[in-house]
Amino acid sequence: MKRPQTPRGKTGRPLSFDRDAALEKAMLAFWETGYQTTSISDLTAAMGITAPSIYTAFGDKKHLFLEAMRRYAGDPTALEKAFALAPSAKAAVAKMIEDAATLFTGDATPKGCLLASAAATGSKDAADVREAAAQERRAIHAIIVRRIERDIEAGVLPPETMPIVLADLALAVTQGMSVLARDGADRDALRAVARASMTGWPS
Amino acid sequence: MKRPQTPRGKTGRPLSFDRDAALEKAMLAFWETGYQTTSISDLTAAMGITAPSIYTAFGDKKHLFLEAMRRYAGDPTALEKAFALAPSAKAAVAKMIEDAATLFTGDATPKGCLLASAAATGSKDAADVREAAAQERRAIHAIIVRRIERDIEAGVLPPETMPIVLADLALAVTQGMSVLARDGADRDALRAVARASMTGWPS
DNA sequence: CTTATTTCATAACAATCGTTATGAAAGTAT
DNA sequence: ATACTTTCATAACGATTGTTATGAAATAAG
Repeated sequence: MKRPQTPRGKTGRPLSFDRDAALEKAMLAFWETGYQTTSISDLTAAMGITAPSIYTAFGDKKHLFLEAMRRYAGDPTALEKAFALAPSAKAAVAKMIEDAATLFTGDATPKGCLLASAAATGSKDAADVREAAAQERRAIHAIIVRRIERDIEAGVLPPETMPIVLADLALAVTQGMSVLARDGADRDALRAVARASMTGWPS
Repeated sequence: MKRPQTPRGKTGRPLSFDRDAALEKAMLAFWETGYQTTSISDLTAAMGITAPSIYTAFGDKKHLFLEAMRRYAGDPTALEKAFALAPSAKAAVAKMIEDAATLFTGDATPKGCLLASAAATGSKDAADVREAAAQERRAIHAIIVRRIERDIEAGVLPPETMPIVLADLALAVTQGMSVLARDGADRDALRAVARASMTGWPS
């Protein structure tokens, strides 16, 4: 009886590298140079392992990127929880955008947002990768919308508040800050943009 | 006596294709799939000419992209003039962002902004292409800043107005709308974002 | 120890990348 | 007409792309 599914660790030669550390290096490489424009050769250099090791550990390049992107985006329930615990929708969104401003200008990481940069364009066969990035954004969008609706129902925000528009604006500012960061804008400049983008909210 | 410089049209076999039309097709292709991820093979298909024709007419791929990008961005003095003639800095920026919302959701063109999408990432040897896109953005930024400063000096805007922050915000919203458009947002959604992004301005 | 299983390093795969020789074809200039 | 210049289509260039065949090496199970 052969086992078609991989036991992955039960038996056989063990992995000679730290899978999690290698994934982080791959994430940084994709973050820096994008999905399609980061070659397997670039990845082997960044991750410190050979090409066959990448394929046995992560599948193909597409799966490696998707896993790296999920690692970048983090646990979606964490953002949901942060929004739930925030004192208001406005405070939650303000913190999200200011955190993005900090993240996009880190010294130890590439500038900008991996979601915004790495899959901005690409050929036909990268369409599902772009769709996956869009899906991450839609998840964030939905969390923002729900939090705003909660504040409207609670009377914290006026009933004429438009949740979808404000969520769109928050997302646009965030992804736009990624472009500014890539162009060389520093952290203070991005934080100022983040604060300025919130002045339109009802208090 | 040999002429090292090309007379380009004085003599020899004439071009068999419309150079301007071919450039527009190239621009649309780069707009859709980006600089590095649009291959010469893609371009020959889109432009309807062979690879050697591309190289004799436009130089290499990099020069073709730069020319296509300049064609997309349009005459920089035109934006300068539009801002000078606008009734106010706020009106000028509002129109610029709403025009972008319209451009990014055209039916006959790819979604989003060529400047934002086509050179978001890329390998080392595409750094000058990214820098050229950044330069276009800096030019727009400078125009916005100068127009705001004019309104401050004229007393139209309060003296505490921060021109650079407002210009950064306008640029961030614009480039961010490109991401929304790529994700499938329609024209009305983008226009709503454009209007919402202006509510923070002093009236 | 033997067998089974998995990863290892090396090397190669076909396909595509951007770019360019090559010589015929199509024009202008003398 | 002859000479000159430039573009044409075809075909190929070396390099790199993502991916995998190969067999040795390393571990666990029997």
